[in-house]
Amino acid sequence: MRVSAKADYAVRAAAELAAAEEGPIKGERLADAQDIPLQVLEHILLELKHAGIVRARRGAKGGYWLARPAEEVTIADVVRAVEGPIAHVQSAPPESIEYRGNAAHLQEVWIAVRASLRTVLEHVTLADLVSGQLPSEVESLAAQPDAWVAR
Amino acid sequence: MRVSAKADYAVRAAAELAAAEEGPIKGERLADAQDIPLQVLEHILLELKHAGIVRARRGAKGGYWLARPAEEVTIADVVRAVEGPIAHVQSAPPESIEYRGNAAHLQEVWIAVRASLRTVLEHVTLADLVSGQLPSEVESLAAQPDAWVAR
DNA sequence: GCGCTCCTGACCAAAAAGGTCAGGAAAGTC
DNA sequence: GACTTTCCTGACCTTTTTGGTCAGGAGCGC
Repeated sequence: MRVSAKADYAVRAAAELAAAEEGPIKGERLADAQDIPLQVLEHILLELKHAGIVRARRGAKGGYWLARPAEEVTIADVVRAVEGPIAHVQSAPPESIEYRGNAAHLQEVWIAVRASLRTVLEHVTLADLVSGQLPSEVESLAAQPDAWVAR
Repeated sequence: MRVSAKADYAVRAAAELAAAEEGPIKGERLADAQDIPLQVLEHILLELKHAGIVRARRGAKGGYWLARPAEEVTIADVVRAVEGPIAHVQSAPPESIEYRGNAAHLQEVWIAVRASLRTVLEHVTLADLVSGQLPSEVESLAAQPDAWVAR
């Protein structure tokens, strides 16, 4: 249940692209802005490109930009592009697992876990992230003082 | 963002203990009931014991049982015992991370992610799991047909 | 043609995941 | 007290993942 460096990097780079006023942004500038090793970032951007989230052009004046408007790209899109499906259990999607005995209802719990992750990740767009105007459900989750303490 | 085999095993074994009518249950019986490799399960039960979730006795008539009533042990307790903190980002708790530039608000998003996981994992007890009577918030997440389809 | 920037695969070390092996230590039974 | 049962623990193993580096090729613009 952890967020990998790769996913974190990918979202941060996407946020920078979402905020870009004009023209392609060089990988190096993204790496500097977010303190990400350039060569790592290049691999990530390549995956984002293969997933259809960003576009790129080489050469002078080249760089990366979002393939779609920032309002239409969610954090879930970005995370899935680099990490694969969200909330798999033992590398299988929760809807495909059958539990026995007294754990029979565990499937519903993992489904609920995935659904709750989705309510956050699929509802926050890159535009929301850049502006800081998160959707109200997400805002209210983050607003609870409890949410900020470790357990 | 995936659930490891270990966490899945731990919750399933805990569910079996929660359902036990009386006396200590042997590791072997738990392993059989949930189809878990015995030696793997023994390591997991040891961790659960160190976390104060189960107790154990050796010898004939020995076995494992819950240290507290099943109504007072949440799935979050069990998962944390074997996987460590929920929803860490790059191995650090989200409240300790500072983001720069256009990713500044990403911290709030990860906080919200953790909070949403907690609303599920900290509210479902082992007793709920065994009976199938999940808390209403969790039930309604799992009841959405959408929640059952992959993306 | 030349410099710039993306593109790609190979490679690497360290850690985690998932599991097995082997032996020791307590609790009960005869 | 010997013996059996069951938990306890560390060592070990293989495979995959993670996080990162290196080196060279391919397209774009001037």
